Amino acid sequence: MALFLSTFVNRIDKKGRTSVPATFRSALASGVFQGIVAYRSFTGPCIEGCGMDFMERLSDGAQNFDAFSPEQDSLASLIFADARQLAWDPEGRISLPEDILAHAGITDAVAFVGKGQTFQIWEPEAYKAVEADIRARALAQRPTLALRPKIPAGG
Amino acid sequence: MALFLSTFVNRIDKKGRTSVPATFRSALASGVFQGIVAYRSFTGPCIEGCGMDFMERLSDGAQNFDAFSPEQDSLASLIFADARQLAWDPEGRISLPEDILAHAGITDAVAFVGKGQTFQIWEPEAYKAVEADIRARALAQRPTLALRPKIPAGG
DNA sequence: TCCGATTCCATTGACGCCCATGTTTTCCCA
DNA sequence: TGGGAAAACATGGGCGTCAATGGAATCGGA
Repeated sequence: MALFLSTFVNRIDKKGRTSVPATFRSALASGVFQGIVAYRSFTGPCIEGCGMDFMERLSDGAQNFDAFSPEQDSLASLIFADARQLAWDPEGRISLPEDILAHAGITDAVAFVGKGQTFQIWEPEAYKAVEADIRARALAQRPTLALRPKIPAGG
Repeated sequence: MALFLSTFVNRIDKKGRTSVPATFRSALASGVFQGIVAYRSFTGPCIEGCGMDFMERLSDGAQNFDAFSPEQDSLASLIFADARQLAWDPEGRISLPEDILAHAGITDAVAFVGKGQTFQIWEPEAYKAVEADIRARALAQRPTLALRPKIPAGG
């Protein structure tokens, strides 16, 4: 499966449209639904984004998601209730709904943040702050952390 | 899996391009994505580099609660968010983004430093300094190292 | 008919592709 | 073993394509 990597900052035009990064689009190209699925994050002022296939796996319960511990399984139902299918136009743009924008504090620009199997949508400045925080913490914990995560099933 | 070995110093041209060492390219040739994945190191002024397969395994590992502590999990997220897919052109060159270069203090030349399963990208002079430092430290610890049991496959 | 949503078209700048060149390494043969 | 040919690699520059973006045009529902 294709991964969502890197962070892209795109603008929102007067009509509320923003381009989904081309690499994200190609990562989602395999699905039938040409667009993204978005729902408000439970953990912060941001939007969770993924492909339809990810939602299907969430429905199956076949996968463990790093965002949820097993006992928080009921959160999945909240996700389904809050999730929207946002199809992109021929130019690869989507229109983010009003309440979505409000939840993330987004006004005129958005940051698409790759998370591997999923991605997040942030207000660019807000993400910059969170990122700096995590980075600082990583630096502080350097002695106790393995710098590079161990590879499971090393080949 | 092929390993990244040795250190190569290449130049950066006016368009910001630099050749990925041929041996590194052949080590990455097996993947579908013809290029490297790069992200800023948490611990020093250098760039971490790897192949897409490495990121996929990181993604698999990030989904296992057992494999990763919360700290490591947020680190993995940071890696995904900061990672860039840098495909090389027909001549085997990549263009390193501006902030990547700034993080490592790279201006007109880069050092590709093999690290086994991954590699690093340094400003050549900066790497020379840290290498000398590490080497000096190893020399200082020689008496201690000599007491360690002999390694069968040693030279 | 009016308003919103979607589609189409145009612009611009970055990026990828192509061709060319010099240098180094490898290979072949005397 | 030494020299020359040939391939591989690093490097430089021109050019076309595509992605992001803005705005006009069109479609559909109220």
